[in-house]
Amino acid sequence: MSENEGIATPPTNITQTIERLDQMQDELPKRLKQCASFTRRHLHLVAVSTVSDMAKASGVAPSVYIRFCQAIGFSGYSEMQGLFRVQYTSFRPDYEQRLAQVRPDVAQGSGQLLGEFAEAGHKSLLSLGNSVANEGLNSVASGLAQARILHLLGMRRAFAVVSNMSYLLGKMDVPALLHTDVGHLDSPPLMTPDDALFAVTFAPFSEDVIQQAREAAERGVPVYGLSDSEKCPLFEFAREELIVHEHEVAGFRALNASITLTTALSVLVGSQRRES
Amino acid sequence: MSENEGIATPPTNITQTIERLDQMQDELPKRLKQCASFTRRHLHLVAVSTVSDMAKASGVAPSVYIRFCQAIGFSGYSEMQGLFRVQYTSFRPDYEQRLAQVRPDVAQGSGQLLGEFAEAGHKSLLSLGNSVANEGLNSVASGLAQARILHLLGMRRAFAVVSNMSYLLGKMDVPALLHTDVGHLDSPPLMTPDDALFAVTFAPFSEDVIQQAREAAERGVPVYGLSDSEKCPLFEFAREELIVHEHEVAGFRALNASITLTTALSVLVGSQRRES
DNA sequence: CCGAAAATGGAATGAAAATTCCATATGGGA
DNA sequence: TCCCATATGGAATTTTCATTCCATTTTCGG
Repeated sequence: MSENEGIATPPTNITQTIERLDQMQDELPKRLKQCASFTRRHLHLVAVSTVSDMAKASGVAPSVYIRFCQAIGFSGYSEMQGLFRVQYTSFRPDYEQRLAQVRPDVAQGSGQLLGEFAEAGHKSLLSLGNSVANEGLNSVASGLAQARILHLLGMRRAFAVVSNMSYLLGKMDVPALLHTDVGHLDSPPLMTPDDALFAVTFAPFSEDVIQQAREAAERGVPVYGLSDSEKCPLFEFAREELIVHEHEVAGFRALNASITLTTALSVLVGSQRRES
Repeated sequence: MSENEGIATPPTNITQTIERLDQMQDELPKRLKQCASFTRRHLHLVAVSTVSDMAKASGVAPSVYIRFCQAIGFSGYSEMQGLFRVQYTSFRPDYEQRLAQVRPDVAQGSGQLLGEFAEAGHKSLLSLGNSVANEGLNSVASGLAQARILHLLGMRRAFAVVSNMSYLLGKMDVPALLHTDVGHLDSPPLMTPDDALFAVTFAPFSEDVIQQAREAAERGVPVYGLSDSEKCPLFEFAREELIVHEHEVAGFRALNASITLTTALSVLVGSQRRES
């Protein structure tokens, strides 16, 4: 028995975990600080790695990494890993119970709801780090950077995404055209094979967007896509496609992963163009 | 040479795995087909689940699930899981070395840049939870919910924010009007004191937005604001104002906190209106 | 309806991982 | 400089997991 200086209560969600990580950063001994630092920047690895993996990557011994988990407030690595795995496994009986605690759902308190969306945002950003799609980010960026004019297409929920891109690209002097009104797009001279089209659509997919993109592709315009599902029809004709997954709260999704990905993409396009 | 009914070579990537799954679907015995069917629909679970998890979820015994993995061509579950984990990690032993270098510099590698934005996103969401402004979220929501028509105003970086709100509110049958073109706004009959204006502007503040909002306020229209600074001129005449802080990467800001806050706000407005 | 071949599930085994323990190293204060 | 408290890493232990084995059941051809 002794003074457990550590906090007794384990974090119950990702948000709390990150907070505690940041907050303890300063008061930890050297090796544990290494763990905190690495983990903070590679949260998405926890769900799919073993202690020795994380320890090695942090540059410490496995036992040290476990001590780190305990310093954070968990009973050990397994408990911490469990927290990060829940987001992938919400349907399983064992996990459903935990999930129920984390998510006393629906729009009651406002702070409550905001917290839920923030948590969902964290998760979305985590799976963004995990996504296979990211590997293609560079090649999509160079594809878009070569375009004479970059056409942006997206409706409903996706419209915010492309309008944000439009703003960023404009700020970096990349010639980009945001197609706000479907219909005036298909005037033939507007898009040429020298251009590129970046189309965004989430399930259930917008017929208009698909249609416009398909016609562009048939006309020889390189089409790149962003979606939240592999079943997206854009896949049929797009050069490359990025995929993001947004977690939802009470049936609503924010745009954290999408906006973050496309912001990074826009900056990449901007910097690649500047180099040439 | 010999007659192993199973295919000798294991799939080397996810695509191959899926193909083989689909292709074998018909020629498998009942229980194994169950495994194939469930796994096909929940591929993402493999990386973070144990055999017994997958077996239970598929409705079979663990040993059966392993036999299923072998039928696909893997040596066992571990090998199959390894394939799925690699997709998530891109995990290299020499990680911590790179890490030290990468941290300070900016827009070089693409995955790195995305990681930086994800990191900034986490921070933004954290400060969102901490911010004082959020306490006012409920009262802003009820203010907006009482409006006959909810006018949305935002330009540049803020435009994506209000257009997202416009979509969400529309989806919930809240009468909202997105002002895309400044200038046609100030036709007097368009906004009345029965309405409300939600204006978004980030530093450096858009003159147009401030001006429009001020005129609306002088005409008796309740104005609510969202900004990233307390120095925002909207403060001078807005009923209430929300504040978010977005972390930046290489001079660029994503919209994680803003989008998350306004998404929550929109849902609140929608649910409050439904109650009356 | 019978028998052989295949399929299935539970128990036994072996491997790997998480966690604890302990001897050694390190750093800060007297 | 010495001493004590704390930190650290490797070895030992325990737990969990993957895999194999085998008895039982099911299926299908005759």
